[in-house]
Amino acid sequence: MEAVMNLSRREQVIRKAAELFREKGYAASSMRDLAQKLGIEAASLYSHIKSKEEILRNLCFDMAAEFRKSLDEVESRDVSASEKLKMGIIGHIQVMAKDLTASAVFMNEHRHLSQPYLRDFLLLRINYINRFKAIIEEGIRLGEFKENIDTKLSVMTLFSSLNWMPQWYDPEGKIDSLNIGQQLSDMLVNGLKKQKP
Amino acid sequence: MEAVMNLSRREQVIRKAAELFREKGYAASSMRDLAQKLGIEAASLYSHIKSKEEILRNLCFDMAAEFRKSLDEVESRDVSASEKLKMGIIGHIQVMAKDLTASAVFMNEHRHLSQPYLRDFLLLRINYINRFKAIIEEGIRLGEFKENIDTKLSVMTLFSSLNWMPQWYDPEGKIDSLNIGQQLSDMLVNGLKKQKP
DNA sequence: AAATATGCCTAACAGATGTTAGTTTTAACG
DNA sequence: CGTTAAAACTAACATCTGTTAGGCATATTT
Repeated sequence: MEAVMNLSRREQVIRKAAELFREKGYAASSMRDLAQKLGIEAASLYSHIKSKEEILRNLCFDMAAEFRKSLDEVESRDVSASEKLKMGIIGHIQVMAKDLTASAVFMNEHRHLSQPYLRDFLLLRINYINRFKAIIEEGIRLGEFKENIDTKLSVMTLFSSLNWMPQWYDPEGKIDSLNIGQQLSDMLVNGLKKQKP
Repeated sequence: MEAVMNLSRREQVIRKAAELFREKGYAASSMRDLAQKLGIEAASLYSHIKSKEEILRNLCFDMAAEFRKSLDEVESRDVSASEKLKMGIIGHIQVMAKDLTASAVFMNEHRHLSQPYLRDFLLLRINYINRFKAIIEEGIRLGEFKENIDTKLSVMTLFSSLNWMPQWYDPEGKIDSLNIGQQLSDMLVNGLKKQKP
């Protein structure tokens, strides 16, 4: 029974850490801050985690895996480029909405990873972005999108919009995450899409 | 002559600090790091600045003033909403492009300001955002933009796109900042704009 | 030449940082 | 009840943190 219970408490620690990292940033969050949030002493944290950075690694790479999984599923579908893009966007937002706190950490704090983890993380990230870029390029090739758009700019704009959502989105508000995904993709896709003659 | 020379060396310090804050983040940047970048001792920095946070304040509020100035000029023009939005976007990007380093710090590190500066900063920011929101709402009222768009979502998407530019934009690359502004506003505005019947 | 101001130095401070070692309490199971 | 494992504790470490105090050298101004 050790592993199960261990995980449970360990994950409690990691979740609280995510909240803290989100609020104050990784570097400005001390292990004593985290311990206090959990009502224990700083040294006690090390029964559950190996180091401060291990927590960050967990948060970043777990989120990365979720994003990848979501896009895997979208890519397997046999639909138009704009449909794929829309599904990719909605999937991305759904993954974020499932854990806004971890998403914010994933986005803002990953740079505090040390090597070689940082390198690995950035490779995963560029790969993910490139898969979105490929969808846009496919859309251009098939005449679905305007042919004079800068794909790098487009995909970066897309990711900027997506990644800042955790900063302003209020899950208690009147607009739900699926709705956001739909509106956002509509806004972007219709900006990219060729006007029907 | 004191003030002029003082400013010159002082600004040298602030600029190097901006580079450091951008690379490592404010909290992870030590005064000894900064001193080393300048080839002096940490204590020597205090001949030029009062505190670490004073540097951050300078960077954040100077950028805020630049953004405000740019939008002031746009608002005074008597043009359509989409034209105003376009000019606002281009202006914002031009201000960022003038100092990408300070822009990145402005965006990512402002949260490390202490009170009451943080409060002041956030007020400036929300005010700036609301002025953009007002332009979009004007566009809706005058029938220029779709009437069923969520203005909060739109304006947040806009700012996300704008604010992440310093993260990926390469000033040495083939696409210049004015071009980015034009393409970006085209992409967004044509996504917002009502299709002509 | 004297006076002044600028920029940098060394030395030191008080407190915070991540982490370790070893021990004790708490709870579950046979 | 005794055993075992989990989770917490106290004490301490070495290092790093922002910052102050006071002094010295260089260059500019009077």
